Amino acid sequence: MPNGNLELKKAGLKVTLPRVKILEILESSDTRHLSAEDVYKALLDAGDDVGLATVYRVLTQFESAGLVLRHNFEGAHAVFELNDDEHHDHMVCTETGDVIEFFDDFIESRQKEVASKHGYDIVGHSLVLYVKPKQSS
Amino acid sequence: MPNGNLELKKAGLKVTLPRVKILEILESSDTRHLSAEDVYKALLDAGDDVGLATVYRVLTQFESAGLVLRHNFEGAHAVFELNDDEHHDHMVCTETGDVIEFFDDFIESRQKEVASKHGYDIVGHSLVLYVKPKQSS
DNA sequence: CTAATTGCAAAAGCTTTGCAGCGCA
DNA sequence: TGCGCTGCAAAGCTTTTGCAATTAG
Repeated sequence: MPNGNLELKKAGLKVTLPRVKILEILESSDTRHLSAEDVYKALLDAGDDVGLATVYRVLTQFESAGLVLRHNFEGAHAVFELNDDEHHDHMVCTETGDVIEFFDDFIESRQKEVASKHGYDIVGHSLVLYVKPKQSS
Repeated sequence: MPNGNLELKKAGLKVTLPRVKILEILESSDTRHLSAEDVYKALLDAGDDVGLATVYRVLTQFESAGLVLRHNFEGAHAVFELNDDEHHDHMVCTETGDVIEFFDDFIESRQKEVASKHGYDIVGHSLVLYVKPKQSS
């Protein structure tokens, strides 16, 4: 019995075929950040007949359950990634679309300080650096 | 002749009524961050008959011209703010919806370092802290 | 006068929802 | 068996676009 099923049960979700398949795709994809459409296409490619609406529903449920994280990089559609419980931020290459993850303790703590200075506690944050390959010229 | 007109001309945009009105609304609003819909309603309230499509077009042109900045706070619609050429990031209160602007030199330079470490130059960045009032309890 | 701009309505994307039928526990 | 889940199609939202009429310079 695959380990993903445990997480589903723990989240109070029935272990159904669509949910298991979607979890598998998120786990096995070599691209870590996938849109609902990406997942949907991957399902079709794998010969699994799951509706796009279900993909959205399942991803949203996964998000509520803390299994995945949803990001809204610049405007367009949302992307989802498996939540490995290790917080990180993102760098998006504006030329290739590549997504690089990074974590910086200094920035993290500084954020807390800034919020605190204004009388707030941080509930969450979103930091995305839009970058381009360094010009060696 | 209002000063905003200069900026329009400088941007190569004809000084039309919709554009002037929209600029005025952005300048005079006590809420600094407005959605297209907000601007549209403000126009109607002011008795100006401008189409929503025009609001979007104008705001997009303003963005291209560097007159305004567009932000995509959590999911929903985009919000626009006048570009005062002083970069800052945002804190959004999850309870009141308040938007607080802040700037932190250390975070800024640290971002550059992180990008550089990965072989990139920063083109832009988006940092939003989602916060809630500090519990004094 | 001429090209830019606007308004309206329609279209486009992404995402959500209603509902009848299907499937897990 | 029963309630949750799924698929399909339709609806919802924000934003964009086509086009004829209007307007700034």
